[in-house]
Amino acid sequence: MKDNNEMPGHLARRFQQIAVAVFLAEVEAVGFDLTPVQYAALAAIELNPAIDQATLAGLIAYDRTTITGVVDRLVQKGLIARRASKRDRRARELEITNQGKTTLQAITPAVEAAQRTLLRGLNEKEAEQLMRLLQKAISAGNELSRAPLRETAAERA
Amino acid sequence: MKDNNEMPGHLARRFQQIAVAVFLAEVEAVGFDLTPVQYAALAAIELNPAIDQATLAGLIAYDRTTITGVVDRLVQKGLIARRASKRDRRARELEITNQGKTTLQAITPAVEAAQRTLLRGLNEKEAEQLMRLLQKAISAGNELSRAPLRETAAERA
DNA sequence: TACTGATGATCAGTATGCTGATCAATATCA
DNA sequence: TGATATTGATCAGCATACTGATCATCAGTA
Repeated sequence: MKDNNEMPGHLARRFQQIAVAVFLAEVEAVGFDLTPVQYAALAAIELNPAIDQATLAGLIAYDRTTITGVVDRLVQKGLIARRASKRDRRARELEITNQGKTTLQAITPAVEAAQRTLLRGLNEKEAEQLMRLLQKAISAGNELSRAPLRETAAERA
Repeated sequence: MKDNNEMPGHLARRFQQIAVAVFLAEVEAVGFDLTPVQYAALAAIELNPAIDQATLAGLIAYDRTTITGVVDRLVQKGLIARRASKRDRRARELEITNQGKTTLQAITPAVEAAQRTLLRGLNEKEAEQLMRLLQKAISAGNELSRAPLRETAAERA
């Protein structure tokens, strides 16, 4: 069997493992308690007012069943509000609260620091190259996971 | 806020998400039911007979509390055996079973196919480069997660 | 309009992965 | 030796992710 370091799947797992640890450490250091997943959802909701959960899931490539719990916790923390849609009674519209906006602003520097820390072993050029290659591989594999990235209705227009 | 595609943490999550989906699909296609995590543990146990759980965890960078459940499931599937160590009565020694060896051999082609599928968007040179950059970033961040990669006693000698 | 299929949300169940705790056993050092 | 610290394994609790199911609602069509 090959060395683990020759297995892209293993590297993917390790990189993600470190990414989460770094994110949580940086965010906790500025006094907040938000996971990477919760942060991504919160940021997406701010940029897309009244978004429904299914669209949100496609926007950040989450599984639709995972979104339910994530939204639950964001609501519970008072960072977003969930209300029934009038257009479609199946859907729930999500809206960021003032506290959510404040939180987002406050942790943005920590989030950016986390991204730098994650790539601290690479120089500028290497970091740029890694991002490009990851984007390319992810783009080619997008449809292989149950939670592919989807365009918003606005982007399709 | 930056586009998600400019956030290495987001890319890490997506890449890992696709890696797991591809692995499970390829392995299931040849009639087996084994997760990436279970596979890595099983392969490491075969290469390191009588390894204890803590060393195993360090070898493949798993959290020690996660290992307990993974080992449970491998034992339950009959792929490994767990017995008390005589040298250290706290430790459990792990050994692959014949069925475990057979399973490993049988799924190895599928595992290798999964690695290729994961990188199908990249050419040979790009794939090699991505692996190298990931290794470098991971190496620099190794100590930042709770479950860093550790040398085995044999490697330290 | 009635039927059929698709969609939004949720649920139960399972598997990682983590935090922090506990317990037994071992190692270390005053 | 005896006190202390460390280590191996496990546990409870929480948060992602997934599979597959259900339920309500909506959309398209015969």
